[in-house]
Amino acid sequence: MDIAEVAKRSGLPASTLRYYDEKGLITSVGRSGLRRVFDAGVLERLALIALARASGFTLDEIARMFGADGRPRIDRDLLAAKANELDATIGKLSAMRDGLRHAVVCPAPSHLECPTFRHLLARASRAQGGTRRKRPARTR
Amino acid sequence: MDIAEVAKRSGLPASTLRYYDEKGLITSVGRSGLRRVFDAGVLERLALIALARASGFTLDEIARMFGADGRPRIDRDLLAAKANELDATIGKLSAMRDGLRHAVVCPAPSHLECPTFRHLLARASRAQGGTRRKRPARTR
DNA sequence: GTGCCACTTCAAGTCAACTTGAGGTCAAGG
DNA sequence: CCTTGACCTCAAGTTGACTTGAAGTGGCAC
Repeated sequence: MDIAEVAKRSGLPASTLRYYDEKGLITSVGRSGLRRVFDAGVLERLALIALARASGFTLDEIARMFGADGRPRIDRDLLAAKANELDATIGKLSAMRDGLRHAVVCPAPSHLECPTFRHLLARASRAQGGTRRKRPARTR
Repeated sequence: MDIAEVAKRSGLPASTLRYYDEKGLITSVGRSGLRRVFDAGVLERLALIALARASGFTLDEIARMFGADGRPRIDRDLLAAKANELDATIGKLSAMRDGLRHAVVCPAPSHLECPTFRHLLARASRAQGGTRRKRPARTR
């Protein structure tokens, strides 16, 4: 497969694939002239990368997850920590969602005057701990 | 209150408050010499901003939510849309979390060989739609 | 064999949300 | 009254994840 094929199949632009290659996130099996040649495994790898990204890992963290052998070498403690982080984030976002849903139907002229909304605001402010710099995938 | 007081009470650095002021997200009630003077309402406003940010709104979107009168003018359709977006994100993150939790206990040498993990990968890849550029608050 | 154009590299640009630094002002405590 | 230092402005820098553009190369259809 050339880069265009991988781009088409993965949905990622070629520029991103080159960038990932440069970062060591993916590897081409060789070159045909200048051109990168990939094997099908790269698609699974890209899926794994997408998954990790969506879970809030940075590209650097993901790169570190692939050992020198190229196979995923997964740090269980790190994963568990990320899972807990995700749990916290999920809880927070759920509160947000409920708050938004309430705001949609709330008749108060300003939401600042609505007790439910003020309660949410307080709850959200209290839920400070746990989440740190999560950057969720931009699906495009 | 001067900016240092607001900073202390809100937990945001003064530079951020100046930046928000510049962006029109908050307003000072006046100046004492060069110095901004804020009233207590700014704290509630900041809480609202934090909430909106954590829900995935950009600062520009948030700015647009405050009408010319300075009170929140909330677009219910937009809120409902954001709530749905949050729902999708929550679903995705839940899948991620489950996957991570599984990976922690999974005995397979490489997760790519684990059926459960591969299933998750497939599920995550399928769940493409819905989330777009969400940037969740950096709590600090 | 030869020309086209998809591929290549490398440097620089973009975006959001800030932070940092230089150089300046002025309210308040002594 | 005078110093101090927190505050000010404005420009430029930072970070992460890319994208874009210029200039070059070479695989493949003809």
